[in-house]
Parts: sequence; structure tokens; C-alpha cells
Amino acid sequence: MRETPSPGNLPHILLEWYDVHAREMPWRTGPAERRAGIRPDPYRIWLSEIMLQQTTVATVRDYFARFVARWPTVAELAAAPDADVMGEWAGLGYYARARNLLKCARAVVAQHDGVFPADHAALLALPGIGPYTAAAVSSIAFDLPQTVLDGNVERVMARLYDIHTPLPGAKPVLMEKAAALTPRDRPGDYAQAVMDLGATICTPKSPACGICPWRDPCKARREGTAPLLPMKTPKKPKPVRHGTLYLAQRTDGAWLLETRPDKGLLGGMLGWPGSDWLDIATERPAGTPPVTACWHDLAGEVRHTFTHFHLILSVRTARVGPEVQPERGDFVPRQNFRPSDLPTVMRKAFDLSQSAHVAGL
DNA sequence: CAACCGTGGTT
DNA sequence: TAACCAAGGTT
Repeated sequence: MRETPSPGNLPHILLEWYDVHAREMPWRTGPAERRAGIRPDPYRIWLSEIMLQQTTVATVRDYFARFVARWPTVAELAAAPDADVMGEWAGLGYYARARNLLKCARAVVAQHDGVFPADHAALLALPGIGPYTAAAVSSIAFDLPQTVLDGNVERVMARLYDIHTPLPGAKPVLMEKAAALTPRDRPGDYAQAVMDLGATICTPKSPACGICPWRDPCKARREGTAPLLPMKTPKKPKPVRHGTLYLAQRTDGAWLLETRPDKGLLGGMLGWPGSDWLDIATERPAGTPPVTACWHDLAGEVRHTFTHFHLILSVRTARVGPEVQPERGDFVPRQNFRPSDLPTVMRKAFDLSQSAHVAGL
């Protein structure tokens, strides 16, 4: 008769559940394969974990397939031109991940002879690898007993122990609970099992407590508080910003684009030149056109929401002759321009211009 | 340490 | 429709 569950055989119970219910993923070595002696490729585990940061498995699948097809090893990725990697990452978001992905690949080649380190501290020292990813690679790829603490594990621990302290303040306590459960046996499978549990059973809303392998020891289920946990500190409202983009096409079909600075929003990505994006709605920021031309306002607007603000953009288009010298950006020949290389907000602007063009405007 | 940093799916 | 959410990291 105890109020809160003790570690006991909880990990074992979860591993038995995982043996039956493990989700299929292209980068994953399932429990049966592991038992057969098959080990995961650390490069693939690392790549998938970077992509999975704040991103769903369903979204990552196609990007992962394209990356490993194009760059099968860390050495090949390290040798890739920056623009190729940023273009392949376009649409996935959080573009600092792509810049750090390249930095990390090159560091693994330069500092570790092209072989990923297994040690948590060594992984943590690499660009783009934080506490979670270091633990994930160390445990999943190398089967070392490291504790992963992601959003899933936070939720599962908050419920299992009925912890009402709001995030992110509760992180140290949740880490303590998660670490106490991490087993020496099969730590790699266990790490994936807790996250699978959070993703499929112990979900944020309407958790399927009735079929949960930890339903008996779960304190929040006993208390009826599971759907309310974990508590979170309220988020700030998002302001609305406004701006203007300039889409210029040369008569030979080339498009005027610029590579954005490495720092800040959409850093390192291709985009249309434009104004600053400001919090004023009365007079839309127009900035300065990147090239002298007869600019036309497109009907409609681009709406997009980033992590911390909403954005409404006006779009202006122009056709320019072959002799013009732009003040900003460079002309990208038609055959080198792929809309899929653009981050989503820039692709929306392109789509708007094309639909207007087709409509004969 | 709080702010910054994308996007698409779900409710 | 708006808020919430996802295998977080960096500054």
C-alpha cells in the first residue's frame, strides 16, 4: 500500500509492452532486430533526433528519407554545400537546426574521425545537440543508460507521480523521477518505449488510461488528474506584424532572391527581398524595392504564423530587363530555382504570385 | 533565464 | 477559428 509508485519492475512492464507495440520508424532498430544483434546507425539516429526536435514523426519521415538518400553517411553530409542542405531542409522549420546539423557533421569528421561519440558529455559538446538529444543518441544508438527527458517523458512522469508543479519549473523534479526509472538493461529500447507511450497512450488530451501498461501504478489516474497534467505556465499572446515582399522576375525567367543572414528568423534560408516586419497596422511597411522597376501590388496577402508572432505581408511583383543591377539579392536562373527550396512563408508569396499570374492579373 | 526560433496537424 | 501541441537548442 503506497501513495506513489516505486521503480520496482515498472521499466520491465514497459519493455514488455514495447516488445509488442513498438512503432515502426525508418531510422529505428526494433526490439526484435536488437535482440538479433542488429545495432542502429548512429548517423541515422542523430539525424532523426535533430529532425524530431519539436516536429512530428509523420512530418519527419519524408525529410529523413530524402536526406539519407542524398547523404548516406555523416562524411558525405559534412562535404555538402551549405545551400544544398538548407534547400533540402526548407519547409521543416527551426532552420538553426539545419545550420547546426552541418556544423555538427563537420565537427564529427574533423574532431572524431567521422565516428559519432557514444558518451553523453562528448555529444553535448557538439552543435545542435542539447541534453535531450545527447541522451537520446547515447541511449538509442549505443544502448548506454542515459535518461531522455522530452515532452512525452515530462507528461508521463507528471502523471505517474501526480506532480502539479507547472512546467518548465518542474523539469528538475521530472528528470529525477525519470532517471530513477531508467534501467541498466535495454536502456535504448526503454528510452523509445517511454516516448512511444507518451505519443500513443499517455497523450496530452484524452489519454487512453484503460489500456496503459502503467495504469495500476499511475497516481494521476487514481486521482483523476491525468488529463490536466502536466501543468504549464501560460504563454504570452502573439503580436501581429506587417511587411512587404518584392518578387522580381527577369525576362529570361530568373528570379531575384537573397540568402538571409545566418542569425535570426529564417537564418541562412533563401527568401524574397522585402521590408522589415513591424508591429504597426496603420501604414504597412513597404521598405525599399530591391531594384528599380514598375512594381505592381498583388491582390490578396500572405498570412503566416511563426513561433512568437503572426505575420501579414503585401506582395509586389515586377518584370525587369536583362540589364538591371539589383541593390539587394541575386538573380537565380529559372532552371536553378525550385520553390521547394524556400521556407514556407516565402513559398506562400510565390504561390500567390503564380495564382495571380494564372488568373491573368 | 526568458526570449527567440517554423510548421502542420488536432481539437 | 484560435489555441494547443510535437523525440528542444541557443543565447
